[in-house]
Amino acid sequence: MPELPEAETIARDLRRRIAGRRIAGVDVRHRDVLAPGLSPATLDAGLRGRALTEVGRRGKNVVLHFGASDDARILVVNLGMTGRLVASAARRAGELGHIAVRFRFEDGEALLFDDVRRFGRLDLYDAAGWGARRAELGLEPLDDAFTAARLHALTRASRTPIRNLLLDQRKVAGVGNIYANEALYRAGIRPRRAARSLTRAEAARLCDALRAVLRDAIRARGTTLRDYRDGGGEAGGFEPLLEAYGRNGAACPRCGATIKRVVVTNRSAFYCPGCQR
DNA sequence: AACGCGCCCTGTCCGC
DNA sequence: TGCGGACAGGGCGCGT
Repeated sequence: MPELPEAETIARDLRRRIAGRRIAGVDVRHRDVLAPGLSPATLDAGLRGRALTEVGRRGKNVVLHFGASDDARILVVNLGMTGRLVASAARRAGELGHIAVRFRFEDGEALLFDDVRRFGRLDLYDAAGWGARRAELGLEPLDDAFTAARLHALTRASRTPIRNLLLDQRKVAGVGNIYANEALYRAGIRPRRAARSLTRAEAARLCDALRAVLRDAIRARGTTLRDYRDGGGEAGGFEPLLEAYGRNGAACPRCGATIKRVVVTNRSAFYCPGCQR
């Protein structure tokens, strides 16, 4: 669920709904969602009195900037598998059943972090710390710097299955299992192919397919299989548009062959044996 | 040192 | 109806 398109949708929603508000306090109900070394007291002290100045995204992370840029605190939210970030005024906020952290604003609004499985992580940085951390993440697939040549350079250097390379956040940031499989489907490449076996032309097709599927998913406000919700607590609309992920046994929309599910390094992969090589 | 594996945790579904 | 096992979108630490 929460991959690049979902994080992007949430960031846009929160920018519109709660940007500009000032934090009155932070209540931590499940401290295991805080990064190691981040205490509830440190989180509260770092954000209290600061205003939410900007909401962005890096990879799958929603990035909330608080306070003036020369002395900012940066809250970085990785949603894990089941994390949600929902404004409390949202119509469906009452449906949240596993709120782990509540960020209260001075005007009575709040931002809720809800996470059934608690695989999500919240971390707090200053500008320098976040600069170092964000540099460890790989290329942004929707940036101009993500080109066929750059992707081909990455694939040539790796023996791992191409599906796994796409999941490596240090190489390409923001792609998870759903969109990795969808991009490979669109590009006509099997998930188990060794990354280094991709031709220049295949890398170019994969580059285009990845950008296209991520853009399409953002337009549809993300994929909800079960848990994902946007910043207003609503489900995304891309699930019916998935062509390969989760569709084993169904007919390939392109060639009519039967979509297969295989396990690649302990995680499901889906492909069409008829039109993926 | 790139890569695969096991684990973190809860909920749901499926087969018996 | 109950129960055990498999499985789920992610990421980290570890061993090789």
